[in-house]
Amino acid sequence: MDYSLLSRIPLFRGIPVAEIEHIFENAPSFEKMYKKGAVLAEQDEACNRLIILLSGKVRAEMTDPSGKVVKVEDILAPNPLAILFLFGTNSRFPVQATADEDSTALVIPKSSVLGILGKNEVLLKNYLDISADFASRLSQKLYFMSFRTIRQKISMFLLELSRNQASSTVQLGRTKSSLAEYFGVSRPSLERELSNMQHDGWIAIDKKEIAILKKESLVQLVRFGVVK
Amino acid sequence: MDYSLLSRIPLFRGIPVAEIEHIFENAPSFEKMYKKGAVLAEQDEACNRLIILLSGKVRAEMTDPSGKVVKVEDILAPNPLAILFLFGTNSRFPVQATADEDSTALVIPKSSVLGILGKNEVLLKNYLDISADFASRLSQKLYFMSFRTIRQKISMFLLELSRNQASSTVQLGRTKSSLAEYFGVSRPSLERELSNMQHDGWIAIDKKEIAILKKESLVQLVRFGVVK
DNA sequence: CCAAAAGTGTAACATTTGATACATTTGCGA
DNA sequence: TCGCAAATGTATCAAATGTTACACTTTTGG
Repeated sequence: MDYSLLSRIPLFRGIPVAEIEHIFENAPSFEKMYKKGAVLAEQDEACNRLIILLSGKVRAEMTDPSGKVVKVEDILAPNPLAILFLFGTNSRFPVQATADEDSTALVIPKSSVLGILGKNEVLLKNYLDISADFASRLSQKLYFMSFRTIRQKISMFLLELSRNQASSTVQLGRTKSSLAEYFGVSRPSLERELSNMQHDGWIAIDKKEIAILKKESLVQLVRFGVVK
Repeated sequence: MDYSLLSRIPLFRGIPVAEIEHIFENAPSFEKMYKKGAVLAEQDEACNRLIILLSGKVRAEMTDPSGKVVKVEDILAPNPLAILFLFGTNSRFPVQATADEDSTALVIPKSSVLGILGKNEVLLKNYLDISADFASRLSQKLYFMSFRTIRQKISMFLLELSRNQASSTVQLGRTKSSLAEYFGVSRPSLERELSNMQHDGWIAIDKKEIAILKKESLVQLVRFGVVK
C-alpha cells in the first residue's frame, strides 16, 4: 500500500506520509480492485464507508426515477467519492459510481473514519473544509438557479469568470451544451440568448472565448433585474 | 453558564451535561448579550467563530448586490448559527444575523471548535451529521429546482408531503406566497397552475389543504415529464 | 373589535423558453 | 488522415411563465 498517493489529495494535505501510515495502522481499511464497468457503489445504497479512488477513473451518474441518466461527474484518482454524504441521519450514495477503467480504491468503514478524524486535527480540519466548500458550491449554484432569465444567468456566469482577472475576455472552458445543462435550460435557448446579447453589443463570441463589451450592462442586469 | 441548555440542541445530543461542562472547561469561549437590533454577524464577514444562540431570536438575512433583502430565516434559541460555514477555504458568513429580540449567545473561536470536536467522538459525529444533513437538503432543493414546469414542482412537492402518511390529503403548512417563492416562480403562476390541476381533476384545493385525487398522474409527471 | 396588512383568486396580455428540425463545423479515435 | 460522433448556429412554432391589475378574504396587532 503506497500511502504517498494519499498525501497528494486534499483530504490529507499537510500530513507527512509517515503520519498517514501511522493513522491507518490501527484503522480497519482495505484496498479493492475494480474492473472496468464494475460498480463501486449503487445509487441510494447505504453510505457506510469512505471510498478513496487510488488509481483509475470513476463515473458518477445520478439516475432519476424513470431510469434516465440525469447527471454525470468524473472522478479521477487519487480522490475520494461522495465525502459529504458519508454522514447524515439517512446517509446514502446520491449517485451510482461505476469504474470507467480498471481502478483500485481504498475502502474505509464509516466507524473507522470517525476514529481517524478524532486522532488527527489536521485531517479533521481538512475534512471539515472540504465539506464546507462543497456546501458553498451547492449554495452558489442555488443562488445561480434563482435568477429568472437566461440572460441573467449568462451575465452572472461571465462576471464570475472575469472576476480576479485583468482581461475582459473569458474562456468558457467547457462546451456550450454542458453550460446549457448546468444552467438547466435547453441548448438552443442558451445559444439564442448568447446571440441576442451579441447583437445587443454586450458581448462578442468567438468559439469558446467570450469578450465582455458592456460590463456595466451585465452588472446592472444581475443587480437590478433590468437595464436602464 | 447553564450547560443544560446546550444538551437540548442537536449538536450536543447524546452527551451528558457533565460531559459538556468538561468539554468547555479548557476551551476558550464566552457568553455575549445582544440587545434587540444588534448585529451578531455581518454578511461576508470572516466566519472565525461558532455562535450558539442560547436565548432570544435571531433573524438571518441575505442581501443581494443591489441591497435588496433576498432571504430571511429565523433562528430560535437554543441553536447554532451557520454551522456549516465555519470551515472551508474562504469561510464567511453567508447572511447577516440580527437579534430580533434581546438575546444571548455562546461564542466559540474556530480554533477551539477544532479542539473540542477532536476530544469528543459523539460531538464530532453530531457535527458531521448536521453538516451532511444540511448538504442533503441543499441537494434536494437543487434537484427540485431542476424540474422544468411548475406542475412538476407542485407534483413533486405534494408527493413528498404525502409520503409516509395514510391520508391523501396534505396540509401545505405555509402560505401559497411563500411556496411560490420557494419554487422560484411568481405567485399568480403558482395559483394558476394549482387551479389548472384542480380543473384537470388531479387535486382538490381547500384553503391550505390539498387532496390528491389522481396520485398516478402526479407520479407519472414526476417520473416521465409527461402523462399518458 | 377594528383597521391595516398580508394573503388569495383570477384575468388579460407580454415575454421567455422549450421543442424540433436541419445544415454545418469541430474534434477525436481508429 | 479519414470518418464519424459530438457540438454548434439558427429558424419556426407552441407552450409555459411573468407582469400587472384588481376585487376579495383572512390574519394580525393595537
